[in-house]
Amino acid sequence: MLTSECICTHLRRAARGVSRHYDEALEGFGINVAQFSLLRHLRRLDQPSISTLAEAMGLDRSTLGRNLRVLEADGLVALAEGQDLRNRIVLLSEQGRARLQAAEPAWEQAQSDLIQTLGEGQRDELVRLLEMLA
Amino acid sequence: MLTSECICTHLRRAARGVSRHYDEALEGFGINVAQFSLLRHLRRLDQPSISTLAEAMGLDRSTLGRNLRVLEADGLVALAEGQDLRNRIVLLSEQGRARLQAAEPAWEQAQSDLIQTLGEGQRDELVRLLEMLA
DNA sequence: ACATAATGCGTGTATATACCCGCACCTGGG
DNA sequence: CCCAGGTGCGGGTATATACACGCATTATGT
Repeated sequence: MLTSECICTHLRRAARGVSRHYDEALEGFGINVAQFSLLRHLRRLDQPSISTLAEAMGLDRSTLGRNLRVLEADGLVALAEGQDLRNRIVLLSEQGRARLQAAEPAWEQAQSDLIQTLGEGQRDELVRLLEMLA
Repeated sequence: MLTSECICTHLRRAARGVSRHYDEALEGFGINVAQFSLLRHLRRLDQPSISTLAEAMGLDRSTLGRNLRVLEADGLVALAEGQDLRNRIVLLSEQGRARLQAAEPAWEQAQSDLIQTLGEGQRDELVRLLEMLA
């Protein structure tokens, strides 16, 4: 019976383990998978505000703000003022873009490992199910 | 194409969101879903050492040690010395057992919400896929 | 028995994450 | 014009998480 198993516990555990796998692959590039993900979101979005980016990533605003500081200190992102004096705009720096590109093959390898474990069909199925929960 | 989507990012995001859902349900019981999970593991296992429990939960040993301190300060778990002077044994206190029992209906509700979203078939499928990754 | 290896843990350090609170700043209604 | 409410953000605090390192203890090989 799966009834007594906590779905959340399974999710958290898998997230930890898979994150370790990706982090290992990204070792030597100076970013972990959370930062990799942030940079990818940033490359895809057009100069989002902190709140917009946080919303896009499903992160709390204050969490994203703190995560950004680490990348800012490393020169990978920059924060500029928006037209509104309240909000700030997040920018992917050239270094950030370069770092992301450099790390992408390693990410691809980690992703391939996982797909090899799951098979493409189950990979698609997993992503579909995860999207239902987001 | 799903090829360009990061499985790990999806996993982490879903874990965050679902954790928030469970945490919300557990509000008022003084434990979050990570702690709930720890207490459940502890109830299931027989006086594990820190390493054994960490292994069972797929957590780093040092992480579990720190998580235990929070619960210990709240009187929900206790740490005793094992026969080996190196290792320590983790015990679920009576308060811990009671707290767990008290929180279980709320957990059940959160779990039910999720199953209603997924359906039982997809719930089983999700858990099966997550176990492949652990 | 002794030296070496393995085991179990704690600490230091760093990042990730969330919630609450408060401070600016904008926006509408009057 | 001004004031109430909404918006965007940072800081405080707490927990979760991992890795590297070191210390004490136990096990092992000769």
